[in-house]
Amino acid sequence: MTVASLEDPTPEAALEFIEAEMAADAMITIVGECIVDYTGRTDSFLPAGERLVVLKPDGTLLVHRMEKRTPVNWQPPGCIHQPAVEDGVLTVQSTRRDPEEVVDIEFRTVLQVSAMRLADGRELDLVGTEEDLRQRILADPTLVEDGFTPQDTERWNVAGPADIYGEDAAGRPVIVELKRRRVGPDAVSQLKRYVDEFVRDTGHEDVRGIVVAESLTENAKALADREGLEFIPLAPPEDSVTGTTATLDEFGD
Amino acid sequence: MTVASLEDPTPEAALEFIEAEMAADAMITIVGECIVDYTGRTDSFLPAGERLVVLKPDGTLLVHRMEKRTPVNWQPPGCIHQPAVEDGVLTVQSTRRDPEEVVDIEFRTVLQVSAMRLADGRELDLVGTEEDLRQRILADPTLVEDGFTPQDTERWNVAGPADIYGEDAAGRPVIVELKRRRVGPDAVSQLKRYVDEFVRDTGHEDVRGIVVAESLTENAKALADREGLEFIPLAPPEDSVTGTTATLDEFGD
DNA sequence: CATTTGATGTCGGAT
DNA sequence: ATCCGACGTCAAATG
Repeated sequence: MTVASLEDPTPEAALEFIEAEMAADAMITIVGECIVDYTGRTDSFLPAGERLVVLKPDGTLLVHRMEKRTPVNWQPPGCIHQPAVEDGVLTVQSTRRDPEEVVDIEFRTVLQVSAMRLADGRELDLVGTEEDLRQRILADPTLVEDGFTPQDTERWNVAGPADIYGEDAAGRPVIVELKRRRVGPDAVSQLKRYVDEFVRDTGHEDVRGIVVAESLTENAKALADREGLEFIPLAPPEDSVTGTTATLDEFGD
Repeated sequence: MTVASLEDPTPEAALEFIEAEMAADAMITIVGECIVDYTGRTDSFLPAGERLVVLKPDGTLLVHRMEKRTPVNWQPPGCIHQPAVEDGVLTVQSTRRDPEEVVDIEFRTVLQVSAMRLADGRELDLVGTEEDLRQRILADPTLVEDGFTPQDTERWNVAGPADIYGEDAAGRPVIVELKRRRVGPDAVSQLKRYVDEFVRDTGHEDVRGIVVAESLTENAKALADREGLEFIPLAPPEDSVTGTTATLDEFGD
C-alpha cells in the first residue's frame, strides 16, 4: 500500500484529493491551521491553531494537538464526514445521529493532506485483563480462600452481574468483586450493591462480599469495614515486567 | 509552519529524519507495516499490519488503525520515545516510569514519515459540562426545588465530595448528585454512599439525597426508590442543536 | 504524591 | 436498541 500526499495544496486541490480518497475508503490526514466547532452532548469551540486531523473510513474523526493522548476534538465511528470548499476555505463537517452531534472544521491553511489504505487484518491480543484474572481464580479458587467453590458460571444469574459467585467451606454464599489494580470506594460500593440485591432477591442474609484486588485505598478499606465486606489482596501472576533483575539463585538451577 | 516528509525511506533515512525532528520538538507521524508489543499494566501483542503511528513531543504515542476512535496501542504523555535501527529495521521504543510500561514498535515497512511543529496557543472552550450544570443550579436553586438553598459553595467539607449541599424549605439537609445525562445504578450508588457518610459523620438521619439528571434507567430508579433517594429530571438549557429547521417566522424579522 | 471523580469518555457484551 | 460495567481508561482538581 502506498501513501498519497499533497503539500500546501489549494483548498480546491485538497478537496478534490480528499473526495477521491474518501470514495476509495482511504484514511485521510490533514495538517493545517483550523477552527473546530462542536455541538452535541456538550458544545465546544477551539480557536484557530495548527492541528493534525484524521478522518477514518469508519466515520471516526480525530483532531490532535501537539500534546495529550486524548484528541482535543473528535467524533466516534459511524459519523458522516463531508468535506467542502466554502468561500475558498476547506471545511470538513462530521455529523452523527443519536445523539445528534456535529463537528465543523474550517481550515485557514492546509500544509499537508495524505491518504492511505492500510492493510491490517490481525487482532490485538491483550493479556492480563479482569477476565483473565477471573479465569485464574476459577482455575484455582484457593486464591480467594481455602474451600471456596465457584458455582456454575451459568447459574451466576443468582448474584446478578457479580464477577464470581460461589460458596465458602461452610456453604455460605459468596459474591466476589474482582479488580486488577488498587481500587477505591467505587468498587467497594459496587460490591455492596450486588450484595444488597442478592439479599433482597434471595433472602439469604448470610452472604459474604469479597473484594479481590491488588490493594484498597484507605477510604475504600474503611468503607469495606463499615459494610462488613472483606478484602483479599491478589498480586498479578509473577511474570510482571517490574524490572527487578533475576537473583543469582535463579541461574543456579 | 511546514510539514517535512519522506516517502518510502530506507530505515536509516527514516531514523536520521526522526532523530533530527524529535530533537527539534516536532510531532512525528509514521505510516507503515509494524508489529507492536506492549508490556505494563497488562500485556498485548499486535501482529504485523499497516498503521499510522504518532509520536508527540510531550511523550505521547498513538498507534491508529483504519477503525475506531481509540488507538490500538498507545503511551500517555511523559514517555520517552527512542527510535533506532536494529538489524536493518526501524524500531521505536516508548518507555514510561510508574507504572513501568514499554511499547515496542518494529516497522517492516515505512511508507511515509512526516514531521511537524504545530503552533497552537489557544485553549478549548467547552460548555455544558457538569460544572456548568452546577453553576446553573447555584444561580437558580429552584431548578432543584422551591425553597432549596445551597450552602457554602466553598469547601463542602460537611457533605464530602457531594456536587451540591444545601437545605430544603423545611431546613432538612440535602445532598445533590448531578449528572448531565441519563444515569444508571452507579450514580445512585454514589449518592447513597455520600448520604451514608453524611449520616455517619454528622448524625443527621433526616438528610435527603437527590439525583438531578436528565433521566434514570429503570434499575437506577428502582435502586433510588429502595434507598429512599429522590430524582429530579433536568433537561439541558434550551439551546440544543436538535436540528429542527428554523421557522419561517424567524426569517420574517 | 495519592485519591477521587468527571468525561462529548469509548467499547464490548448481554438482555 | 438499551443497559451495564471494564478500560493499559485519560485528565483535572483536591488534600
